[in-house]
Amino acid sequence: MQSVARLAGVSAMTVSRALKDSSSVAEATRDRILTVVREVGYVPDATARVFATRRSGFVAALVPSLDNSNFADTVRGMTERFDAAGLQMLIGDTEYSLEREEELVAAFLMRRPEAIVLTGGVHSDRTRRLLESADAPIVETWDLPARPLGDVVGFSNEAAGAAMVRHLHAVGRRRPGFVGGATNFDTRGAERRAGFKKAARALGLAADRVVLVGRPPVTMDQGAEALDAMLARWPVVDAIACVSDLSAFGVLAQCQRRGIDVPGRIAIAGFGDFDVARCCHPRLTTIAVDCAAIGRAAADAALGALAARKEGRRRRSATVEIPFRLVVRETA
Amino acid sequence: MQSVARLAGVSAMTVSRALKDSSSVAEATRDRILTVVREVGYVPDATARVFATRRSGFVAALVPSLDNSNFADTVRGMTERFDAAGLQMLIGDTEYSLEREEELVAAFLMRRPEAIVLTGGVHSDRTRRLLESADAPIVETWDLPARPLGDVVGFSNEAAGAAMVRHLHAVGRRRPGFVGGATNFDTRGAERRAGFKKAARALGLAADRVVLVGRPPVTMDQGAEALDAMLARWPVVDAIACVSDLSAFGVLAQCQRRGIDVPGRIAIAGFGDFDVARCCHPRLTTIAVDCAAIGRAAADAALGALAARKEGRRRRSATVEIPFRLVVRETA
DNA sequence: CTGTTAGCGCTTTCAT
DNA sequence: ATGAAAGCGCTAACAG
Repeated sequence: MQSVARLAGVSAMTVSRALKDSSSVAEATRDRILTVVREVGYVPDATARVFATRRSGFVAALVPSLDNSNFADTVRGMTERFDAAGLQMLIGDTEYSLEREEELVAAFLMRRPEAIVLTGGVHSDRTRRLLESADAPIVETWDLPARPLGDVVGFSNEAAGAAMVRHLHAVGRRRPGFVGGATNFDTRGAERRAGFKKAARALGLAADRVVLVGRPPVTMDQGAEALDAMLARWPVVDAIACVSDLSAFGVLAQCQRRGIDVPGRIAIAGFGDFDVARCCHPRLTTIAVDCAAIGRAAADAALGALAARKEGRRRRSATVEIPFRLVVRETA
Repeated sequence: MQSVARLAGVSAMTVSRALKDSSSVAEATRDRILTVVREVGYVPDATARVFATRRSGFVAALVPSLDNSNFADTVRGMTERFDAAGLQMLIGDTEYSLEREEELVAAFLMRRPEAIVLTGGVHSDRTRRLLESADAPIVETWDLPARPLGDVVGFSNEAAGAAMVRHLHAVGRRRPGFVGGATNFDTRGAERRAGFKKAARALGLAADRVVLVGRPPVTMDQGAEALDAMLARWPVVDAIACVSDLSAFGVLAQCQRRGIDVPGRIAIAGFGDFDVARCCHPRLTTIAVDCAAIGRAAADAALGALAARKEGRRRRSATVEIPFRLVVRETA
């Protein structure tokens, strides 16, 4: 910046102002400066700006997986809003692991993010401590945590799980099973399973037909294997609710391979309204959530907290519930 | 850091050393310092460190889409290596757009990344200029660019497209079509299409049966629509090569809906070896690439360039070719 | 093994 | 409308 200033025959301060905004730099001066900037290919150093302004321009966002269109959509929704606010996102992939989440939080905190968006409401103790002392607005998404750390944008995964069984029951199924991943990782999936069991019991149905295939994310192939395991153990099963559309599709494909009629013999319900659910034949019944809306609302909450802070306003953190909806298609 | 130093009864420099490495701090002193650090919950400020060391600790990585398991795997491969090297990734999603790539490059450059990994070898002029003056090692992936900006880790998408037709020809198909996205966005997809046409002509087959469905990423649903368009215009088509497994799956599902036998009446080949290709019924013939290996090799190239630079060694940029392979399954 | 000094590139603040 | 001085939190380089 000094050298740009020298070439333009002004002080560094004037260059800084010319670059930053329109205010208070003579037009001729500004033009001269911008010409020099272009000529020498000067790119301002964001680090120095961070340092001087004590504002990092970063927002940290953690998702369980990037390779999942649900979370990818949420990230896209956030990007839309944070981009417009001039904030850059630091995106981290926790791989459905609380330990990895802790590592990432610790690493990101050093970059002094202005806000932090997390997926889920369950975190390690150290993560909670780090976050609490971080002095940045926090938003938890995709869940309705018992002890929120700040704002919340999500929905009840338990209710979603319950909605699945109730629908299967409504279309006449009396022996539903559930396919999901190992507990202690995907807590949202575990809550959907809990919702399934609770609602099944409430309807007077057996709630023990559960196949757990290992640690999340549960793949399509694992869904296929789960069907075999399910039928080997409980041949009477007449409906299968799955932790996601991916495993649901695996169940469907395996039924087709085995010549099992869907939904005649077995009904299938998934979660997430993934592309594959909309496109496969027969099309999957599923639960749809507006994932991008979760991202946008999470960003808006963070931005709101930041704005309140800047104006010295007090602001209570809030919970925004994003409704899910059952999409009845051809498999159940 | 000053306050930690005060509480531990040492100077800031000693705290810095204790935090950074084992070297040259008395064990008792270090223990005392680390205790204080833990007690007050001190988190070092990475920005100040960047500023003082003139090393950002960032690596920029740009991919066309995060919600695509091929690129997600490449990102995972990179993360593995960069993490181990203590570098944090700034991940950007170009949405298959060269303009968006340019914006992201400009924004990331302000953070002074130590290396930059791009997808593809086609960039806007300004992007090329920005990159060339950036003074950071550059790696281009997923392609074999005509004018590389630095190291390259990829494969020939044209050859992959050609391999698809040749296989369809080998299994007796003489009237193949191609389904892809609009040109000028996904240049890799466009190259696969070019390879398809060239190889078709070389085999004496018609090369004009191409359905373009719009801008990438091409979805499963668009694949389904493309089948209808293809058969409406060229009812004789007996095989369809697709720009990716997602569109290929859409074609397959639509065939099933229309009662068209696959592969009896129509053979299908995809690209990418996505989960859905492995799991669907019948399983998709496709082209597999070790995407995580691309990511690891790209990171290794960047790290190699960085190491050479540090030691003042000269180093010629290199091209690493990651082989693709045809995976013959049930649809072709 | 530990401390001191200087300075990274920019912006804030105050002065002109 | 522009400039000068100070300083953001840390570490390189040197001294002891």
